[in-house]
Amino acid sequence: MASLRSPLRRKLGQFSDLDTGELALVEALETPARRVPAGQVLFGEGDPPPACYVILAGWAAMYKLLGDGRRQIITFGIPGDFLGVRSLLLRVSDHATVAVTELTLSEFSNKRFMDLVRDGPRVAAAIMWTVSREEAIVVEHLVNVGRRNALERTAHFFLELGKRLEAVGLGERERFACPLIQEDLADALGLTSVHLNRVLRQLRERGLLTLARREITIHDIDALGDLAQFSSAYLDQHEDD
Amino acid sequence: MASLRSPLRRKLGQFSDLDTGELALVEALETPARRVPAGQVLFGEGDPPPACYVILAGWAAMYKLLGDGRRQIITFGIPGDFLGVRSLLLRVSDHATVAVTELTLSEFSNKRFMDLVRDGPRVAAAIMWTVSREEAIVVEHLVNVGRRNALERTAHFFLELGKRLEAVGLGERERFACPLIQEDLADALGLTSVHLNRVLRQLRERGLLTLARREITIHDIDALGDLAQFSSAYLDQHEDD
DNA sequence: CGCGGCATTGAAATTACTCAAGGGGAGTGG
DNA sequence: CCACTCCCCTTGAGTAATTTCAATGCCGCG
Repeated sequence: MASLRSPLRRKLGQFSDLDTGELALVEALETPARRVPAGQVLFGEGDPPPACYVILAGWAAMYKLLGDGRRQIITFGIPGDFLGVRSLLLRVSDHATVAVTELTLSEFSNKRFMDLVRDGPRVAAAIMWTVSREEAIVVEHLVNVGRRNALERTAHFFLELGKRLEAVGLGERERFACPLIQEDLADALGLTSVHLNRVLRQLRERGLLTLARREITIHDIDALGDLAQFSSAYLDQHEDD
Repeated sequence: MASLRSPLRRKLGQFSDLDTGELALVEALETPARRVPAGQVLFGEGDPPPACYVILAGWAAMYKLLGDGRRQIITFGIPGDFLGVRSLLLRVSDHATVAVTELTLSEFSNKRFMDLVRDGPRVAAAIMWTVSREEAIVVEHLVNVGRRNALERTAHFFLELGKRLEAVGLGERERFACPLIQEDLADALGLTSVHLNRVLRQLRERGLLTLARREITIHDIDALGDLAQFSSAYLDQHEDD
């Protein structure tokens, strides 16, 4: 396996082994184009989608608001993830996106993608795969919110996050930095932040997981996986042909 | 606007006005290829996705199961909807699909789509748009389950369903056939069927909506819309260039 | 007529939310 | 270096929403 320093290259490499030339094509996609300060709304719901981006560094949150201010976070974007692909064909974006931390983005234009299909079809396929995987994450998130209770749901969330972060080289499954505040977590998990706080305490008291100083430590990953009925099938997709 | 009898042609026509030649291309996609009896599982979670389909007639449910039998329905497929597109690039399907009623499907192969891109690019674009819209429906569903209470959630669900069915000529927004049993509804809305039953009663007693003999009647669509904070923006996407 | 699948209802238990009041820590300005 | 603030986190007590368990009703169909 060739050098896979960047999150995106790591992630695509998980799908198929890319050769040096192909990795160079990916690297070309990672020209930084835009910096977004923490807290800034990249685009709002109903805005015309400005462009697609790849996250080079930082975390984003995709969300929708109800009229009375309730917020549901659809998914978080971490390095290596794409933003705005779902909205590409829509006239207006169906969701808003905000920078959770400072973001470094690279613009991923339509043309750039078409060139990629021509010059490196295997790379293009890997990218389409990773976008499909991001959709599968949203689907599992819906299952999580609809059918797991607060404890299971929170456990599942962090197990997924750990796997995703590990896959892009930003930590280990059992220990990783997490810049999200409890309100972000609550809005993602469909809970109030007060209740989320109590759930975190319970996870800690059971010796399963600790969130402290913006860092997650999973003490007993097997027990946590059992509790959450976590199966990483939707995250593990390898090209094995 | 040319004749738009079939659900799919109606729906695509909502995105852009297709000419006679283009409509013929769509019609060619609608060659019935497969019938699936009610209750049959088309493909399970983890199965290799067999193919993509368009629903010509009948209703489908896409769902995921937890190990202990809990089920979350991701979305329902109605005539004009596509099945299995999300799974196309994945090695294994991330969800299962079952026929709620008898289904008539048309297979929508990769090759068929590529031919379409060549022969009728506007039709292909319209199809890609409608697939994006189906994703936007899943996203709104997540918001619904995560941030609306049982009453609002149920109201929202039926308002969306009415709009979707009307768009494909299968009823009116305020009155349409709905073959789903209460357990299906509950599994979609993240509720128990017992509680869903009570919610339906409350909607009925408030004079908002009645479900009887597999038919939905909305008595006060404005009040229901207010209750649910329903905004159809994510369903109304027109090409106006 | 009886069976099976679905719908309905009651009562009790549990889960999650609301409201309200501190507590801690990191930065800022005196 | 010490207040002071602003966020964010934590906890308690009471309330509301939802689930669970259990029983019964309804209706179409063989």
